[in-house]
Amino acid sequence: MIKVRFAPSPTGFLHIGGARTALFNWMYARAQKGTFVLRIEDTDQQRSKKEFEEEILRSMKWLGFDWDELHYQSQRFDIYREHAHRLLDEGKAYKEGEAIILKMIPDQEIKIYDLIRDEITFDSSDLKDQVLMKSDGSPAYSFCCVVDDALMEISHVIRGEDHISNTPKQIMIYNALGWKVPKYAHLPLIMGEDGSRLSKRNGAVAVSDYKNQGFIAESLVNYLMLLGWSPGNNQEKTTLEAAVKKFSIKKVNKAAAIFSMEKLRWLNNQYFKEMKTDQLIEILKENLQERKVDMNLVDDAQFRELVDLYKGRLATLNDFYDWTDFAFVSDVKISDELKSKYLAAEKCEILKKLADALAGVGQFDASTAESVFKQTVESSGHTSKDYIHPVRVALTGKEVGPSLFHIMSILGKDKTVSRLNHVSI
RNA sequence: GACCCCAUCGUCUAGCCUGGUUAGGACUCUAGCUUUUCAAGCUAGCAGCGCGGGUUCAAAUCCCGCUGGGGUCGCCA
Repeated sequence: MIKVRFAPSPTGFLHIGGARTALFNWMYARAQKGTFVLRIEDTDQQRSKKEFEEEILRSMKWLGFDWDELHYQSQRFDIYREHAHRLLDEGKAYKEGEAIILKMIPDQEIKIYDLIRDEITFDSSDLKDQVLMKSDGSPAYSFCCVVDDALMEISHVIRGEDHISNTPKQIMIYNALGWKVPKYAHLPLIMGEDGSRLSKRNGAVAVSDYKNQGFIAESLVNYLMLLGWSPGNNQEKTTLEAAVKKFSIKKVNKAAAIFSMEKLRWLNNQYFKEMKTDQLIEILKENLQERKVDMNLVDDAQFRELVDLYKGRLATLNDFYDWTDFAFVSDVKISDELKSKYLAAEKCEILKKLADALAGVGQFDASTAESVFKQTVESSGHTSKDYIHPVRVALTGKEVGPSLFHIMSILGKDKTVSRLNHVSI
């Protein structure tokens, strides 16, 4: 029976490396029809915070990693104490003040069986005696880790590569307790863009940061699984369900991977493009609500048109409002820079003519807007090309964007006409 | 420094186990097409087996060394 665990410490938010460790544990459990345990390692009373714990659980749910069991180490202090005292009684550990410390036995060859790296060998002579219980009566990390993994019958310990050197110490603890050592899989680390350790300096680290930036869980999870693993067949975009079917821990890479925000953005955009408009509308509205955007000036039909028009260029959900903010307000703000670049007096005159012409139109849609635009501009002796940009700036406050005439249509006759009329400098 | 891990385009990777590929895909980048701009899309292109020794008819693939990168060395987890 396969049983794995993800064991975060609530001394900070769930970070991207932790999320990947959780993902591989979760995929392994689901692929093997095993059990996935979530264990909160809150032994450090000072640094552990309830808000971090809640955030970790929230992020786990958001990512779609459901767990079968949930444990808190803070509720298991009696168990750790009991086993530490047993080792004391057996003479395998000694006291130093109030602390209980395990004696290391020298000259032992310690072999770790790692699913990803095969055998790793250590010499116990290189190890220092290990603190089991600290002077303040709380258990030390390696000790509770071993006690819990053994008692919870964890079959495979899947964790980051940074734990490789903890493993021989923990094996000495297993041996002292007379317990069976689990199998291991040490995942390669995720590095920042500059090749150094992932930190706030070289990008977002918390899963919640990615959510706040407008990444969706599906693409973040998809991207994370690509770091150190491949679904095969040159496939990259995949679902968790499909990935689980193909997942093999032995196929996980050994080398550290650099996190590429650029590729994540690309993947996120792929998800938007293939998403049903209704679903995208729903999550975009949620996003706008979170950002406290007033949506009263845009009705459902307009919103849908905006989504269809802009979804191709969204790397994140947040991009949507950055592109379409002009539609949610009664008047656009146009920077002085764009005004002087596109809205000189003679341009504004034509824009006013265009406004008048558009005002007289009965059926206001993209194709009539386009023909009126061309007629007006060309009859004044100008080319369409010269006026596309000024009009776009007048209507949206931006110099780039999708089809101008569709924007007019979404904005509606009144707003289009009034914005063209009020651009005078 | 000691111990340990690792090494295919700039980046993520397939191939390595079970030697024989024009070393494949993706992101980025470049060019062209498309286009009212940008983005997207389509097409084409640039770019890689860290180095040195073996083993072998044949090495990205197996072995050794070197170099380079990373991790750990807390009564933090």
